[in-house]
Amino acid sequence: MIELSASYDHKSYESQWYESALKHKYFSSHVNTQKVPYTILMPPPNVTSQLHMGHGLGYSIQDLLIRWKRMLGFEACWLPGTDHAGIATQMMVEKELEKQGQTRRGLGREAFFQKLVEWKEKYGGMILDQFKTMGFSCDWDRLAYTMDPKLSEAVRHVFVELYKEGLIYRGERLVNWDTVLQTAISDDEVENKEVNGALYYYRYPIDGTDEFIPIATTRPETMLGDTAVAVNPEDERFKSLIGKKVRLPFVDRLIPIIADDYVKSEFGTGAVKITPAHDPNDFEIGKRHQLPFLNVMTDIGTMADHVPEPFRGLDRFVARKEVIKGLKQLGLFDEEKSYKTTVPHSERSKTIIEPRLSMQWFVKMKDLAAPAAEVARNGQLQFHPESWKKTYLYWLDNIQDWCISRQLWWGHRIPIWYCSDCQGLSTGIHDPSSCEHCGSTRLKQDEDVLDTWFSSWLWPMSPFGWPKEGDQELKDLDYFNPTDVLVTAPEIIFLWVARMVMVNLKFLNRLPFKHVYFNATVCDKQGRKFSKTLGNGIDPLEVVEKYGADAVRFTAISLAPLGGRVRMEVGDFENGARFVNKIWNAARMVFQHLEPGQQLPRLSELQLSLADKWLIHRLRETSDKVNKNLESFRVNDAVDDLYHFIWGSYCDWGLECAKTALSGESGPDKLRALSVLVYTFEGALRLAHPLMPFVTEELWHKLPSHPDWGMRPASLCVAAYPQEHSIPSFEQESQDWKIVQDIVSGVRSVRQQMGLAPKQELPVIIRVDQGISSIVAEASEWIKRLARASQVSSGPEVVRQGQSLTAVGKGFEVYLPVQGLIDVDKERKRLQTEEQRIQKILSGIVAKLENENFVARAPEDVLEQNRAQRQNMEEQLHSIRKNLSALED
RNA sequence: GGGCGCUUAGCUCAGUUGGUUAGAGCAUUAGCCUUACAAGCUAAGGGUCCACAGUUCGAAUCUGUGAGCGCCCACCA
Repeated sequence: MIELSASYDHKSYESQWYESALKHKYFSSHVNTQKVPYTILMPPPNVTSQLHMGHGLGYSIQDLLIRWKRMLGFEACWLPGTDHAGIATQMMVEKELEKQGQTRRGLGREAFFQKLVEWKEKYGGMILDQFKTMGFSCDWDRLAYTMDPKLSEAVRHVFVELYKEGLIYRGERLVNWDTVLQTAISDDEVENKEVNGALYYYRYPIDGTDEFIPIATTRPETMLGDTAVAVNPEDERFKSLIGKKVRLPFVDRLIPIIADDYVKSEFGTGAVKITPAHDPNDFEIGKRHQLPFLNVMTDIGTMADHVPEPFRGLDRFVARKEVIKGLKQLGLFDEEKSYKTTVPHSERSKTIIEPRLSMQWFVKMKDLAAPAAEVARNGQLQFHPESWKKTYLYWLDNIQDWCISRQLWWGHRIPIWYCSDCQGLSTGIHDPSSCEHCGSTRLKQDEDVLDTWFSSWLWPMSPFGWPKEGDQELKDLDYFNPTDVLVTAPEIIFLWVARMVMVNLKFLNRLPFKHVYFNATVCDKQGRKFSKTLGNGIDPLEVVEKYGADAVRFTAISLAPLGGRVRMEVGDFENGARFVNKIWNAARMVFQHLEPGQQLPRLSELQLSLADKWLIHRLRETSDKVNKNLESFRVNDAVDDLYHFIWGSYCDWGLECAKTALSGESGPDKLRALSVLVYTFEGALRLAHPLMPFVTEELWHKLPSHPDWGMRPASLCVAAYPQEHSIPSFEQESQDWKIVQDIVSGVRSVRQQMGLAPKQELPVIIRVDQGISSIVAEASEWIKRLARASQVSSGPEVVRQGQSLTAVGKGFEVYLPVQGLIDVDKERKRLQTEEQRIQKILSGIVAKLENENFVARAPEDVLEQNRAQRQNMEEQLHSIRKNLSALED
């Protein structure tokens, strides 16, 4: 026998097999024109992040796909890497500094940058090691990092090209200012949240009169920067006031009353204070009316120095209260109404965004977006689930320019130099030594860095060597890009996915990937997203430690439908562990009867039994389903198919049926059973390997090779994946076997319902239709074993004996003669219930078939189905009635 | 305000072009240590498929309306 421990201990095998795969370079990918490439880009996690369940799920799916394609003979490339994650990483290090009583400004730019590099060196590799414990088969030789020299060069290249084309420009715009991080952020990094705020009503005195104009606002503190009051031109209440001036309290400034269609008369008081430097709408109005732009706030969200006392230097929220207090003192304040409103918050620092006028760099998006929309419209780029296409298109069709400058120190510095002499701007792939306009050497580089996404959007290109130098051929790029599928979270469809499409189309004139798969959001049982602040997450490393990587991968994927969200809790992973254990024990069962390296006969040399053929056919069906489901990204369905084959078919029926043959002496029968079991088990291992690489690899090496699987490679991860056409088909036998299963289940059910002890063996008498008589006869040994019969007799002519329990199915009737053992009343009741159930179904069918419309309009196959069904039910009903009357004898 | 999606067993969800008696896993109940596995085996119970209306011979599935929930987008002070 082949030795196997009593239970699977993941710790003994996982790291060992992973190391072995790395040593043999099974995960490496090369340009190979003999093979078709299959490429997946790993969404690069933040370099300092820790593995969480979102990664656990998303990357397990990617590994499932990449391992599957690798086994199918594709040149599989899964490109791993990390993202420097400008804001996130800088925040972490700043927090760390804070603990030591330091600040980044105190440290200075260079020293701070150095700290970040050190931090990255120290913690940057952690998540990659965590990937290894999950068993992810990335091509580590291609490991990339967004701040690698080569990738940084690509960033530079793209910036310069787009700048020269006029697609990157600098401008003073109202941007989303994060007062905590003290940087601008893009629209896509802002989340709008509904808050319970207030709408404040007060008045401004109109100059030269004793009249007032009433105002309503949510942000009174910005009144210090008001440069107009606007009303609707059609508003009769205010028509006469247009053109007059109001005297702004506290600052004693005169500002005009203007008319603009934007103002809705019915909202608030119908008059709006206009603060062009602090509100997006006011900004637009300011531009339309050439109003002054007056910024009243500092970088950190306090009132600017030019603001009068007592407001100068106050935090913006304190200033709000003080302004209200001041207005009250002046008798200008009317009332405060509670008001629900949406307020922009920074995704990173969670602080309220201050719209703020400042000089920033932007990418013009319209021209880039149009082709990216087109490829989705014409179906070249496909989304799974497809509904995301609309979202994607909506964003592209309404795209705003992208603010790419960040007032941070961590990231790619903007490659723009300002000339101190002619004020001209210089740029270049290499740092310029002199001004490209006047030749002056007095150049100063822009202080800002680029948005992190400005490097991640190059992910499909730069890690494969783009841009090329000179005449160099970019073989890798042309071979692996376009990649096949991007598996990522829907949250970053705009931030990342759409932008990759744009830039890849722009510079390579082709798609970065053909399919985008959005994986489910991981939530707790209450449906709340896993988050650090809630602390409701499940640490994948903890569950891997406890249950093993295979179990975690299995569980995560089997729970996750396409898109949507998946609710999980720690206990769910026990299902995975149980499944892994089941496979292990199935192997033990088979291994008991095998010798290491044992030779087995080919299937074609054997007289296969009905059960053998059924099991082989089930493997064939399962292979087909799994491949199809994976092809259409229905990964959880593929996992489900696998689970049901292994557990429900292989173990529950295949192994149980084989026990008779296996328990006997060595001989042709036993050898036949073993050959079939080994063949199908190997099929199962191959099918399951992309999902559960470790347990399958371990068992596969122990399992004697089967001739029908051909020559074995050195590892299961490069063995051929089972496909429908490579497995023998036994369609008819498979159908036949289902009758045997029905008989067995029928007997078991009757026995249990009647409370017969499992140990009590009974004779089983089966009356079968002529057509299936030989099948049942062949199956009598299995029926005997599985239904715990003392003896089985079957045939079209057998007759009921005495008082029997009966089970009735399609084409058969089973009697269990249990004279004296049965409770006649109970059996009568059971049969009557059954009679009613069948009668009800039958009436339904009969009603249908008597409906002229149905008969006239239903297609022939449906009619045929119903007629057969009716006959079947009538026969069953007849049998039951016969048995009922016999009971009374 | 706009868009997308969801509502099926106690729970989490399948149900792919309308067509046998609507399924699975978990949970529950009952009986079993039957020689791989009690992390197991066998069986049972449990659903007016959110509501209403419509199309159809036939609707969980298609259409409309409504209710509840979720997500995304959006400049109403």
